[in-house]
Amino acid sequence: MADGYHHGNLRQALIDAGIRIINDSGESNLSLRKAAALCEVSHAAPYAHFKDKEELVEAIKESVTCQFMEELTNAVDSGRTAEESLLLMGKAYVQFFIRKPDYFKFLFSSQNIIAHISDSKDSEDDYPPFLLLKDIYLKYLKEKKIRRSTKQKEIDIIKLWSTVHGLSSIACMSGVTTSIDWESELSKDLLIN
Amino acid sequence: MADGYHHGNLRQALIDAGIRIINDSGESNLSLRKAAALCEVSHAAPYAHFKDKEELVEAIKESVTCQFMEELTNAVDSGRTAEESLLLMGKAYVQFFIRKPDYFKFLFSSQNIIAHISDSKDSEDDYPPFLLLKDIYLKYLKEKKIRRSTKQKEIDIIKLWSTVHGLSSIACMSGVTTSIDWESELSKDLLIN
DNA sequence: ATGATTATCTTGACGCTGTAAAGATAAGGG
DNA sequence: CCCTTATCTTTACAGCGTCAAGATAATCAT
Repeated sequence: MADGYHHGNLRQALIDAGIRIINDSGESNLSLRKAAALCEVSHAAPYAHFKDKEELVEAIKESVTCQFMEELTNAVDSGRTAEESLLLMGKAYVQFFIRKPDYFKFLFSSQNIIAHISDSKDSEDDYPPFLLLKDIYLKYLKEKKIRRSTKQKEIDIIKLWSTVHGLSSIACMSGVTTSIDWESELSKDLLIN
Repeated sequence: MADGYHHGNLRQALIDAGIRIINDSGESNLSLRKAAALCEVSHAAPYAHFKDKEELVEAIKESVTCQFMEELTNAVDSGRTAEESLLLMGKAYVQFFIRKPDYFKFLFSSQNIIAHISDSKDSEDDYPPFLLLKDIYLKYLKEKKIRRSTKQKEIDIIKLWSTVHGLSSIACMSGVTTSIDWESELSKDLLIN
């Protein structure tokens, strides 16, 4: 297995090339052949590592989702209370996509948000950022000694996530513009009222 | 201009064909050539009406957005109070995309949500469903005699829209699943708490 | 070490795509 | 009735995803 077949590690190189292409010129310009060319490899070489273009795209999404999760967990970890962590995560969520608007369309415009990355225990719905939000929200409830029914908790979480995600959606899609400075406004009332 | 050039009304026929293709086999299967073929016309004929594939796609989005707006305004009009209209519009919004999940990805996965359909007065941000929501929410505030600062109103509207839109997002993207029956739950606390 | 097996990559080909250029046809205006 | 312009066809080209056949290099069994 080692390291240093013909290329070294073409699989990862293709993923990185794909990410570069998307950042440089958008997802519409991503092609197997261009990614292969960036790796200085023939146009059919990717088929040794991905059965499909979709499989490469999925791998890229997984990689981007990892970056995303890293920023989110960093935000959560830097909060001193659960409440603060919740707000910081919300900000980090929106900021990530404000900084990289292309990623929003790229990550959420196809079927599989799911990235079976998490070594999750059961058959939970397993989109990692969603799980993280769930986790920190439950801690928040505990911290504030708030009691809620299971169903009500689920609704609250959905509502939370919808707000943050919908906000990112607005921020990313030019066409719906507002004069609001999200970063400073988010904390006030948007998340927890 | 009349009616009955070579084809009759190829422009609209291409839009309809495009919609059919998307509903039958998803956006990824939409091509100028297939749309042309459905209209029994040569593969380059569309270029008399659209300079681009993108221009056709944009026209299709405009058409779908019209359907969408029709359902939304129907919902709004069937409410006897502004509060009821608000809830009905939220339901209609989510239901539209639950019924046609392909439309969600199609409408919101690219740059231009905007569909300069509305003969709007000024340089308002003009995504029609957003404007409709704004409108009905302001009526709701008036109805309930609630006073809010301009900025607070804007935040409230964004929050409202984010909730409804983010909810649709969850409902459409398989991968994040919940056991909640949205139709019955939406009214309880999700929108107005 | 050797020979077989497997993973990786190249080359060539196929049909589909978007799009441009050149020409045909038909509608409408002077 | 000619001229202009809108509409459509034909032909052509490069880029795409994918497949099949082969080459090459790593790995494994013996």
